[in-house]
Amino acid sequence: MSKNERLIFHVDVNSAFLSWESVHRLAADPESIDLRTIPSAVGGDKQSRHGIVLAKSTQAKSFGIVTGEPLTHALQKCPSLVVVPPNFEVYTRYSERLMNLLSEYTPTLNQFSIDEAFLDMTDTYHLFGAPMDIANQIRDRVLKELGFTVNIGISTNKLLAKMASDFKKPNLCHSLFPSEIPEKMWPLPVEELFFVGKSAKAKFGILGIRSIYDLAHTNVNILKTHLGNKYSALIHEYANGIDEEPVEVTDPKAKGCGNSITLSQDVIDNAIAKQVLLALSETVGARLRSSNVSCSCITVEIKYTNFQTYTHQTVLPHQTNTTATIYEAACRLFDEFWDNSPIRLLGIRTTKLDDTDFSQISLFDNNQSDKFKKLDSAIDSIRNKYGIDSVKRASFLKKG
DNA sequence: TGTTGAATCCCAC
DNA sequence: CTAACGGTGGGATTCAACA
Repeated sequence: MSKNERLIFHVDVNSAFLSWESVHRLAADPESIDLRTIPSAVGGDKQSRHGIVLAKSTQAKSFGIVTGEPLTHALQKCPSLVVVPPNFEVYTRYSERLMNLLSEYTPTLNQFSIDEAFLDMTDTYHLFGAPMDIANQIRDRVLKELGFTVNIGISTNKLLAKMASDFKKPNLCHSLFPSEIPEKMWPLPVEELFFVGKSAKAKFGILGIRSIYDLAHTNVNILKTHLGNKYSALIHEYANGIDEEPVEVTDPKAKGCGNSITLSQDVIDNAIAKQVLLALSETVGARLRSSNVSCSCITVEIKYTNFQTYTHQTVLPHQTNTTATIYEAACRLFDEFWDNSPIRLLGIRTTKLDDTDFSQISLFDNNQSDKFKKLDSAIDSIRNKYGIDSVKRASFLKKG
């Protein structure tokens, strides 16, 4: 490794939710069947039929089932598919155990999602051995100590490490050093490059760009005629394996906080919609308050039955994190732009977050909202004591 | 000319 | 029936309004 090069690992849990669900169930009942050995999936709410596949077993994958597809679709492909509901609290625990294990290898660790992490091993790898040996050691330890498999990608930056962890699965470690790019990365279809989605793939197709090689060897200015300026520059660098972003140990402050829900039945009644907005306001408000932040912008989202989505937003005169204030703004926005047709999804999102300024709030809030704040505090404490779902509005319980 | 806001689009997990 | 489907969050883009 030359002196300025970094050593970056990307660790990715194979079929995370399904693996964790299996380990969890086997721990509770050693006689139960290992979901990983049958066609199975972790999926959303079976009852309302609104779920999608969140994770699938290898056997389910052999039926052509892919993550993100509707459960009904997956069941058509494989009628015997065993579908289990997700258990996020359990997954969070396994995630924490994994991160704790990984943190033994470097202090420079960043959790990218519930089941992925980047490790900057530059300053610590010499304590443990050669890069590939360390990765295999981590992989073995995770399986032996925690019971599930991971893939680990090894390279000199985050992009290449992440691409490498996506190579052959499961339970494998791969390197993708810059010298290996022509052989290991450029032949791949362009949509396998991180940050190339459906839309970019289509535009690349127009330009005759099919592989990552094609993209890497296309003039950036050509890209900029069909895609955004910043995006073109970024994706061209990615295709050439360039990524200077450091592994950040501390995450940046949250920029927004929202809550949305696909309703178990389409809503056509204004009063019902308002009750849903109240429940959403309550969730968002509680989360803002627990983070000691307030918002200055509120957005309401409506998805109609044809899946067309619209948003409407407003900037508040003063920052707030009280349920009642969020709710009132959301109602006003909703009434301003709802076209009275059946609603599939409702959402509220708060942005322009800032540390709650108590002096400002006490200056501008009147006695009435003071009562609401007390109500919020009471609800919050119950949530904390009994769990977030213990307090629900009547409409929320009645729904469905 | 440059900034802000609003609505939409795109991406990831 | 062109179609069966989540929740959350970050960021870019486009256009209008405004200074």
